[in-house]
Amino acid sequence: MRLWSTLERGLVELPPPEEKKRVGMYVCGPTVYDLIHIGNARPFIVFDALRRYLESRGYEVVYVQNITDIDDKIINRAKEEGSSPEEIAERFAREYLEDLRALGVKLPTYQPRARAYVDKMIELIEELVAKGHAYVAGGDVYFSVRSFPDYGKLSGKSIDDLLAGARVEPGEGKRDPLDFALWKAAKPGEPKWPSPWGPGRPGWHTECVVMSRELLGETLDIHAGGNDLVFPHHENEIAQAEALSGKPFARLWLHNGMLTVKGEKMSKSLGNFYYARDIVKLYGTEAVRYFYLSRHWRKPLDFSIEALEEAQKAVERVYKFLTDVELVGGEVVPPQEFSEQLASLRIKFEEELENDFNTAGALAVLQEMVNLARRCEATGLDRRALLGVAKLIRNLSEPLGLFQKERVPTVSRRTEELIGLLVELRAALRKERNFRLADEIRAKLAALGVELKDTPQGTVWTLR
RNA sequence: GGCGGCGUAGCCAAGCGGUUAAGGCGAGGGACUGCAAAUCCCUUAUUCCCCGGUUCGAAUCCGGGCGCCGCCUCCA
Repeated sequence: MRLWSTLERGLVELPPPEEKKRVGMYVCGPTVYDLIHIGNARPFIVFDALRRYLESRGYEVVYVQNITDIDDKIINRAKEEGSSPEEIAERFAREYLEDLRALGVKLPTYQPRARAYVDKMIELIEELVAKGHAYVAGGDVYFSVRSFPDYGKLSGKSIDDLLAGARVEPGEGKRDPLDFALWKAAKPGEPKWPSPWGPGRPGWHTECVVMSRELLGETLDIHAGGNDLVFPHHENEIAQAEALSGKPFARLWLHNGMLTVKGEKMSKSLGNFYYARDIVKLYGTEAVRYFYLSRHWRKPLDFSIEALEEAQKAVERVYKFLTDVELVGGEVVPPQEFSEQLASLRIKFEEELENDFNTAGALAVLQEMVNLARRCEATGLDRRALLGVAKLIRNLSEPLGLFQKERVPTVSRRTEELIGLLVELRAALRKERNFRLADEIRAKLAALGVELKDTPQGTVWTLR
């Protein structure tokens, strides 16, 4: 499998599972100061799908996603609400897990929280100081970017360019304006931990380094997140991790494109956001997932009501096919020509995902499978011969978190008989050409969520 | 200003040197139907923002424009 890595600015081959079975994957998680918005959800869904695809290919993925529970925004929110930072973090961490469930995301192998790793962070900072990559200024500790010659390699920036851009204010005690805080001395009323430099708290860029090292080792196979994290966050992580280990921090750097609204990045500060849970409630988990996966993960994706509705219809189309086919019992072996066409689509599907995880292309192939089946059915192929297509579609889309719902109507035996009775009654009315009453029955059943379809084989009904 | 990305039909969107330029939504016409619904068939990009170049061959590579976006400050 080939994936586009930010560091190489090109496709990088992932060693096949036969060669390297275990994959350590780290995806930047949320800061728990508020509910996540639908833009935050993009990497969670995309990289969840990637993880599950890798697992389906035979990899053993250790998937780590941090929860940032030490942060200015949490402190501010606590002040606003007259609550404590711990309470805010705890509450929104819980809400976050709720949202992951709603988004159909498989739970990460580990979800480390920064608070649990402060000791380890202090150790790491001490090491950086000892090696001359960091220095103490007052109660703060800064990383010295000049001490790390590769600084800027991920984002393609040079220290001098960054300085030339010069909106960088030299901070108090910083030797170089670009140096970043590893440890911040506590201000009154802020959460604090004891340290060799006095009470304070760790800077944001350190937690991912420490937690990923603890759980996945010095070199990650995959490090992923939104492309707004490339600089400075991931750049600063590389500086810390590689200054210490001398080894590459991650083999592959994956950065998803932003979710936009009318072309502008969705963000809390612009106010152009929707909470993820509200959108899921409105359109359903699978429409949301389909929406994300129908656009290549690195490209920007524009959010709109129309786009969600479209995704919903596309999902519905596949489900309609699945239920149509699965309602008929008994599998029949399809003609060879059909099987061959299906097999070539299957290969195409796999090629799409192998090639930079092109889920958009892969979903199109799924739709093509539906088209192929429908077309053959219309030209006389036994519907029972299509059961294999339904199975294949369900199978292939499992890693994507799509098309796994069983849509077998769950009604009681008695309800089934009652509906059957009405259908019979209506058939009799139609025979007498009493269409007014027949249509009324159909309309009233539809209002109750029972849809009737008159096919050449008779009337069938489905529940909505 | 520096770095990165994007511009393909009415809309969304694949495409990574040779394909009839995927797929979805929408629209129009037809088949089926008592009418619907569903489904199927046909039509909807001779052309990929513009201009040059490389090549037997370019949406795809190179150069130059134009337009949009992201990062350079917390941000998925």
